[in-house]
Amino acid sequence: MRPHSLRDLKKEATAHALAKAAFELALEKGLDGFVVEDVVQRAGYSRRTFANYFSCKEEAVAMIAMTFDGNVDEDQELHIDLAERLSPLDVLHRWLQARFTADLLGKVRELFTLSRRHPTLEPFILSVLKRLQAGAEEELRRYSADGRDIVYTHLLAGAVFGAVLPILDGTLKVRLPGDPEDRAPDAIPFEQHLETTFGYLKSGF
Amino acid sequence: MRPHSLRDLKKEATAHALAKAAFELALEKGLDGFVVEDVVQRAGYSRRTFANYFSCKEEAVAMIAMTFDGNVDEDQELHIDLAERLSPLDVLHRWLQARFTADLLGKVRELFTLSRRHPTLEPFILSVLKRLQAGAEEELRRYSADGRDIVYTHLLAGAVFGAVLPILDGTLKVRLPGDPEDRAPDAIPFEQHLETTFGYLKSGF
DNA sequence: AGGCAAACTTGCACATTGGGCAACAAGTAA
DNA sequence: TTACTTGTTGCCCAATGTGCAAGTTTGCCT
Repeated sequence: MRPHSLRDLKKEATAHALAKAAFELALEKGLDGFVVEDVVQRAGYSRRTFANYFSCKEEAVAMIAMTFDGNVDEDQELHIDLAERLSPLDVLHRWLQARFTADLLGKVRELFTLSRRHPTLEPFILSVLKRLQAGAEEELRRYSADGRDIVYTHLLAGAVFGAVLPILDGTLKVRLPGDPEDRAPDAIPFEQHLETTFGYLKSGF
Repeated sequence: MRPHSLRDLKKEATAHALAKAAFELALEKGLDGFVVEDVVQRAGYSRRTFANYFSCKEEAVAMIAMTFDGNVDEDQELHIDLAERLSPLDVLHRWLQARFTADLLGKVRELFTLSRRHPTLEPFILSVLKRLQAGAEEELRRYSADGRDIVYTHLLAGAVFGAVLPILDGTLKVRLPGDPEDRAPDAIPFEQHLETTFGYLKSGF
């Protein structure tokens, strides 16, 4: 998607490097166990550059959920056959299936765990989720017949991604020592959770 | 809701006073036209106390959407007749109707406008929305027959509140000078937007 | 009522942070 | 190549976040 000039690639690379370093440090030392200086040293950039990309540690840490692991430049296209004439709902379903790989789910689990101890992280996690939603919407518009009904698409994406957080809660069941045991059933696989959720969305709650 | 001891009331009052001062200053001078010191001077507290309640200006500004105007202590109860046996969906519908008064919508409009110029505000707006969602869920559980199916409630609330943001977009149509004109229809009243949205949620997208 | 315990507020100190500015370097287009 | 745009960095300083300890208010129990 998007321009993807060499310049943009390098920008993505630096952002990814910084986010990765921040995320790793957060896992190793905890959110307040390191400072921005540590991040930029690990990533090989200056403190000033960090500020050009992120407004604070938290934002960088959360951003890890938006970046891909290995080859950064590999386009994560959906590759849906237009002839299938999928409904917008099904497109989003596939989009979520494709994006939320085991790798991403792992990262999200770490993020959620961190977020429990450090509530300041939560707003930025939500913000990242919203960016994912925006990306999905953009892609969805590419598969929809015509550009009309942007409002419907927008609404649909909102409802779907609003459900993603509860789905992740149910999938990951992040728990800290000292948390109360609940009587709810155990963690449910993401795929299965998606199934039932899209069932509700398709035929009504 | 909740304890509401005298202590809690005072805490809410200080939080509200600080948030209000921050919000007003943001409207008057823009998000970066004032500092925390200005906020606490207006509200009559110390800088240290501000830090006890909020982690940054942005958080305080966004928080205004959670507080009520006049009488802070007036409980914003829903007052739903249990005999009505409303579906969870309808309870949330009423909850949104009751909470999103013209006053709140006005505040939200200002917040969205600020957020356009200062993206750092966005994560905290999302965070506030999630708090509202948590409150609604809590209240919903009070009206639901039994405590089971917490997962369903959680999922439902997620989908509903996920749709709230697009609804607000459609309702408020926040625009800055220099924004591109779009060909989408004009702003739609909140009530009406809710109607159609809950229609989708009830009978499927 | 009296008094103890819990917890909110504040000042202080200090490391950390954000961001304007200007110089330099790297990518882009002609 | 040359000119232009844009990312990176250092410098600098106002602003911020937070632990700690003292002072004050609230809650609760006898």
